[in-house]
Amino acid sequence: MRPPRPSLNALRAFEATARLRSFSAAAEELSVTHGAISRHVRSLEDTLGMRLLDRGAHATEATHEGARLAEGLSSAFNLIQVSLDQLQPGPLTLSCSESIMMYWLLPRIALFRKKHPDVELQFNMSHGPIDFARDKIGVALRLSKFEAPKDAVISEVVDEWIGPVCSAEYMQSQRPLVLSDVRRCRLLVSGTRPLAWAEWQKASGQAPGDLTIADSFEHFYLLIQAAKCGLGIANVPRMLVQDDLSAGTLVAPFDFVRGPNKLVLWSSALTSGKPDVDALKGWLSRELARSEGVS
Amino acid sequence: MRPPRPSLNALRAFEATARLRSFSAAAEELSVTHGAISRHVRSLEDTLGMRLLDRGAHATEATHEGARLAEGLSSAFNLIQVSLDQLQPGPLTLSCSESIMMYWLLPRIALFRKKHPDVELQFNMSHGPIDFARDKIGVALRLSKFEAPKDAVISEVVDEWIGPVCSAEYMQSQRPLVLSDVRRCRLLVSGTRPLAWAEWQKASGQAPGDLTIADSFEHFYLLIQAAKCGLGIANVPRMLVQDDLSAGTLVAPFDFVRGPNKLVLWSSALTSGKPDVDALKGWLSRELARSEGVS
DNA sequence: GGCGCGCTGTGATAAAAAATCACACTCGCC
DNA sequence: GGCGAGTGTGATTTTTTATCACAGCGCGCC
Repeated sequence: MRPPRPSLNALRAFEATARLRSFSAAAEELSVTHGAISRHVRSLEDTLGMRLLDRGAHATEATHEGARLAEGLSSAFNLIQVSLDQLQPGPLTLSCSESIMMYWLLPRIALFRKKHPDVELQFNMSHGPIDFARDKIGVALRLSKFEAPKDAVISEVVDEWIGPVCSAEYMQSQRPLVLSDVRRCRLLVSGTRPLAWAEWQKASGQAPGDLTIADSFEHFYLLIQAAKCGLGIANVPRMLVQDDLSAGTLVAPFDFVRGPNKLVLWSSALTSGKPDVDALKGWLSRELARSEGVS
Repeated sequence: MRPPRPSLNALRAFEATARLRSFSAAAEELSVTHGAISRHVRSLEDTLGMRLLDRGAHATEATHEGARLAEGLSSAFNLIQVSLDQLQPGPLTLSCSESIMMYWLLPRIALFRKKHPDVELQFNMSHGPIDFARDKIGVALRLSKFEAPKDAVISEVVDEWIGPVCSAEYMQSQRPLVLSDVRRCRLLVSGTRPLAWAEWQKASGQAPGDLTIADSFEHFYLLIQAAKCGLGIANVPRMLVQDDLSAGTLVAPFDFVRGPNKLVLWSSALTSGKPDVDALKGWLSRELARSEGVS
């Protein structure tokens, strides 16, 4: 090996020192004395033949070279830590939006628990971008408009079907039988998707008409609740209301159309192969396909 | 720290063993005896409380957990190695296509050498995707249609301007004065961009007409040479022919239009901050902007 | 200005880790 | 059944690493 191979412990000592800007702090982090750190960094500098740290009496700063090295080392040691962490058996965390959690996942999760009683499953409710390592998330369900983290594995992509739903009573009273009838109705939306009606118009091939929104609710679950109570007609993803449609508490006068969004199942590349992760991924894939895969 | 922190040397020993599927091979790679490796791996397995390797008499294979861990560790140790490598002062390699090298970079590079005489610059001629670490490339010039490696920093993006060029004599003999006149000419293309004429038609707002290609050359440099020799009219990026246009050895009867491609300047995130890399990036950025930034 | 405080450097020494050597074992294969 | 390549392990040596204790240094503060 052309450039001599420095000791890994020396590299770790240097990385901590550069990151914490202090020998003493690094010493504490690594549970050794400052002297040990000092020697490590010195040995590393000797091996590489260059100064890596600018020592001041009250401040220690990395040199240009040191900073570049430290950056790479930080990523590397962090990756090592993450690789080790994911080995430890721990609860498996599934992340999805509140609405999906409430209307799709919770009604189905008992089936998964019955099928895999030994998988310790936790939930994380959020819908934005994700960091598998930081948030200790194993599997996540997201809209495809969010960019996948670089270490994500995509297990499943399904189209999201959307359409108007209302209570059977509201349907009776308003009788929206053709598409243009919705103008007469009280249109409800969720604040998380203010353009739901416009997207639906476009997706179902209607001319973009000016629809007046009667009420906006903070979340889908309030929106759906409102629709169930007969407050108006809501435009929602089908997967959130399938159970209500089966139960008859909601009706879908115009059926559903393929919306502009897709739902994606991500998991961390590092955890793929873990039996519990694979079990959850497989189950979610099947359930998603069953719910949304066919019209 | 909840999960005990295993020794880095043990991790490295395990990584090598899993990768090489052999204690002895790992021992050789790390220049120690197989006994040392054996102890390291054993200690790691004890620390983590799980088996990482399936030992056979004539084959050693990682377990599921071991394979997952080894994968992460390999990336991490590789990153460490790369971080160390890029510290060593070495020649800086710039990668670009043969054509850009020949017609744009070579005529200009003397200016850079004069400005930064101490930068040891090498060239790599290729135009596809890139791996900064593997190919030891510091800076690369690429068409934006290629995906950037994950560790790339994008320093500059410029539009590529394209248009027909021919020799002054050919221009005299054929007089292509309006756009549709090109049909009468011998149209030349490069095999690396067979659709150059169609792209140009689209970019300059013409109706897509059926243009018959008279000759196809393997590379842009043969193509340009052919145009200079009066063999026909070639459709090329402006940056490749600027010097010929200035010298009068080529003329551009219809000027140039913004083509569908962009030219991107990439560099490895790990080397950003190195004085020589920054000098080259800055110089290339300025030259690119000067060549292609304005009409 | 001198003094204390927080931080880093270093020699001597102790402790721990790691490597080696040598031999034992295992298993597939001829 | 024995050979050979690959691995496990006890005893020992070698090397690395950490500690302790003290020295030096620079800045701020009284």
